[in-house]
Amino acid sequence: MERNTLSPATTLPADASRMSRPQRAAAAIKDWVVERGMRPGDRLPGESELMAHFGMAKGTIREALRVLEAQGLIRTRTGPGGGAFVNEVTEARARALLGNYFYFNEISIRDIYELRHALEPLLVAQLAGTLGEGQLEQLAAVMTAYETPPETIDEAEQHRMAELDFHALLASFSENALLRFQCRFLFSLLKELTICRKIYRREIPGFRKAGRDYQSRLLQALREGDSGAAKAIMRAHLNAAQTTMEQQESVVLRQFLSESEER
Amino acid sequence: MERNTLSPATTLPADASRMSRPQRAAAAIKDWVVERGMRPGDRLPGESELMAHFGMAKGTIREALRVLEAQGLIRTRTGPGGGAFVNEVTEARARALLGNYFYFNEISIRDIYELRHALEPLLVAQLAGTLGEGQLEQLAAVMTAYETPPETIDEAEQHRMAELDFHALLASFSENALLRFQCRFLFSLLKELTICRKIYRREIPGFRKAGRDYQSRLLQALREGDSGAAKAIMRAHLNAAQTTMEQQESVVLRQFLSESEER
DNA sequence: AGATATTTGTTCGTATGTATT
DNA sequence: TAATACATACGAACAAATATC
Repeated sequence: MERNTLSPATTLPADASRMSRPQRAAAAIKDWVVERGMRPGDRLPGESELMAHFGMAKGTIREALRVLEAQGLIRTRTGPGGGAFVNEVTEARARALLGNYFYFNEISIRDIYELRHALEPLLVAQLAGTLGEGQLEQLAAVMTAYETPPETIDEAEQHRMAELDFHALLASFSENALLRFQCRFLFSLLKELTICRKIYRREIPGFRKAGRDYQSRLLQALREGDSGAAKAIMRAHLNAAQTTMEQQESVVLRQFLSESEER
Repeated sequence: MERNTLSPATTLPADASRMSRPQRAAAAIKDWVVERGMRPGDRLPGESELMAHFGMAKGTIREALRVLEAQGLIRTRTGPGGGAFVNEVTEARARALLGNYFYFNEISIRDIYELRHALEPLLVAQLAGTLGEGQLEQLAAVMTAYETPPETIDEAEQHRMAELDFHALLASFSENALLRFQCRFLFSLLKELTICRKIYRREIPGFRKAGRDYQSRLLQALREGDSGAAKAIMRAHLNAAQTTMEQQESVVLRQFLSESEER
């Protein structure tokens, strides 16, 4: 059974005419690797061989390899037996690269929660009844991180991060790689967006406890294989969280505006 | 109002210790750009200045710039007034980079349609009543590409691509950048996955006409601002399409298996 | 149209670092 | 410890592209 699901050439823009030489070289090496059906861990030819094969100087080849490295497609090691090796793109790197795109595309809390509403109820409905005891325990273990009320702002922030970890862990259990990634990307946004970071450092009475309650009930439904209940609990949880987050968002924005006026 | 929604440093792995020099340089340049709040179009210092500033040789700096170029964050021009310029990451590049991740994570037609079911009904429900006449006309224009039955296999394939373009165009009208991207990424997968490409080159009686009917009714609902109807039509459309695609998938796979046995 | 200045792009030679044997 | 095989880094020179006059 063939494992390469994507066609080779189409993975990059490929407007060959106005690409710089190193970029072309990177594309060429990539295609060369794909054609050969090389798998993660396989070693690419050394720099000198690549120079000979593609008729380009060392510097150009090196720049090409760096391009592939930046995309997460290869890693290189020095020393004997070293060289460039095919590398499986990690989820973390994929998230980071995609994050660059949204650096320029303003997104709001509402945008994120719209997606959460669309994806997470589906996620838990699928997961209900399929999780092993070990997985359920992992989820419970994450929840212990915010068992007790936070005593400092820093601790409160950590709790919020751990709550997101709970959702991210849940998503990682999905069989659907697309669903898994898209959910987990949303959580990385919720962790990194500056507006969110500001919100996490505010007191929100009752929020932590309510979240834990939802998650406990969710675990119960997942254990019992009750898809409908899991979906309903998740929906309610998201509604509550979204309301709080959007309220806090407006508070933070007002704060920011009044601070601006003070100058 | 601040425009940078993501925190600077967190956008790349940043395990500085075991990063290569050019990678560190790339990260440093990136942070330097972010700190300065530089916007797309702004010019970075020339290579020689960067060499001086970061105390690295030309080759190293160039490799760093290539890394940033590969991520779509800069573009470079030669000649006087040339140099490296901050660049807005295009959606196409973001899709391509994310595609690399899924090159190693097998995804099925079912996976994709699960996401479509979650996202596209939401999309059209939001869009209902918000589209201008120009946008509705654009959608209708795409539909003319598969107005008449295809006469060759190539033409049939083109029709399928145009149908996907219809959905992609629809998604591009969403105000939600996340929803927009996630939908359009799914369509790029449907265009590029080898299994899909094989399916598109098969005769599927009635499929084209059924698709057009759905889309016509969808346009009507969108024009009338009937969210419920738009959602329902999209759901029905997706159900039908998914059934067909999965049927064809099993046919293609059986074909592939029997071809393997012949050897 | 053509000369020129500026800036990136490419190459080569050499030296250094690093991990294996 | 030493030899090796390989990537890594540097510096200088040259080539190509492109704006401006």
